[in-house]
Amino acid sequence: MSTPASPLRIVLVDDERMVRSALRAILSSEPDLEVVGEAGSGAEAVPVVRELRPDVVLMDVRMPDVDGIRATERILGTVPDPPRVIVVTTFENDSYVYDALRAGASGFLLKRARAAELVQAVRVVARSDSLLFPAAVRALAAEHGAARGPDREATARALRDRLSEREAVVLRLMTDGLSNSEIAARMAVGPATVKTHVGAVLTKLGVRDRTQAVIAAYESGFVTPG
Amino acid sequence: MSTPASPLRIVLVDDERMVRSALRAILSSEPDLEVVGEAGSGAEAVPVVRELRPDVVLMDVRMPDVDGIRATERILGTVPDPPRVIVVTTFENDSYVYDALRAGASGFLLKRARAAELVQAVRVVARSDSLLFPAAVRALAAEHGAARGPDREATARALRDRLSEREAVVLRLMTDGLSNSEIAARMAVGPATVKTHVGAVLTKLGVRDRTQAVIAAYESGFVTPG
DNA sequence: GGTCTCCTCCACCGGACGGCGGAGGGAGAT
DNA sequence: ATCTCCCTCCGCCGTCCGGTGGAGGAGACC
Repeated sequence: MSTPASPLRIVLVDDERMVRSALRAILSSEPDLEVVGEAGSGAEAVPVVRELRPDVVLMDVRMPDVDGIRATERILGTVPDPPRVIVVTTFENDSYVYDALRAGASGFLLKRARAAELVQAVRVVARSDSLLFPAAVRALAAEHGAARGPDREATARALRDRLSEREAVVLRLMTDGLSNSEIAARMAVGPATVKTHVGAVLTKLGVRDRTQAVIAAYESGFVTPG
Repeated sequence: MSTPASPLRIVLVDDERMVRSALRAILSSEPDLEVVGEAGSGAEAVPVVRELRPDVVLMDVRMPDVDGIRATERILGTVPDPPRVIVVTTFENDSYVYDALRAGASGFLLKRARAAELVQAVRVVARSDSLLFPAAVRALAAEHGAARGPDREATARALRDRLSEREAVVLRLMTDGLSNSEIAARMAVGPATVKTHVGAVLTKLGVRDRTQAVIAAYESGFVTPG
């Protein structure tokens, strides 16, 4: 028997009508996704979500009145059985990432993301309790060197939430496919210690398991193939 | 795989006697494996193999006189009904990998591999015609487009043993960080089915767990970051 | 001194994972 | 017609993993 699968209900929150239209166009082309509502501001978003009870909310960060972060907080704090929230932003060097995570967002996307990525992100967030993505990933990328922009604030935030030295080592060994006990042997510490570090890495990256952590490491440039 | 049949006949080729001893010790502890001969150089390997007709040859790369690559070429080119050759090396990211594949090797192993891995690798290569890690990986890369390498022979072999359609789908979903149950939901099949496919993927890639499979997918170009 | 983070480790627990063997059905090849 | 491969699913079982809630020490900062 195949899954009946009622479509995923989505609400769009963005102050620009054109952006909403674009998102709607992309999402509506997928049979398993349905845009059930829109809001043009953060303030408007809360009641809309409370009424429509979507599965996923695509939330712009930058909005007049209540911004996306605060709107996310309110939704997650006040709506019973709240939806997953994916925070959408325009710029790459955006310090909102951490705020979004702290507010409880399940994911983070750039507006320039390709349609397929967007669709996939919605599905992943909705059906699983996961989502990785450019979350702390950005911190890793920044730390990993290369173009370190000015953006001091973001860097400071990144520092606060970034991995400690040992945690970074652990992540690196995870990307070699090692198990906890193997990592312990390699680092000459107890397995319990490795477990602690792994747990910290997962939390800071906002991911569920080591596999997702490795994915995040690749996606962030923390490690590169070849 | 059904019949226990006669043990797998193995020949070891390495210029260091201690290495051969170690390998022999590991392999001999398995009832279904039998080391029938050894060679201390690439030149010596060819006649030994021709005479003993093993099922699998464990071939060191780095050897005086004829190196492991050339020895592999000669064996596969001159011995009728040739054995599978697993090339063994000390270092990771060794450029020998591709040379080995081009020469027709069926697998590639690091000397630091654990005993269980070694044993499994021999069995996999001998019985299931599957290529080990870097090779299968290479098949994926080739299939995924970007097939830049010439080495047609290796590709042909790889294609023969590549992942089935559904297995490829499963691997792709694994690289999205999904759990088995999530994959099952997405593919509209039972969790047991996904487990089967995942198991097949792990075997064919010659890896231990899903994290390593994801790493292999990235390293092969089966998926690309960003 | 008090507070902070980091590193090290522990016990407990539930769930996910992976190995094992088996089974049935369908499609294509020989 | 037989064989082989693929896809689907089942149960059992041991291990690993990740979460929770600790604890103690070292160093930094205030």
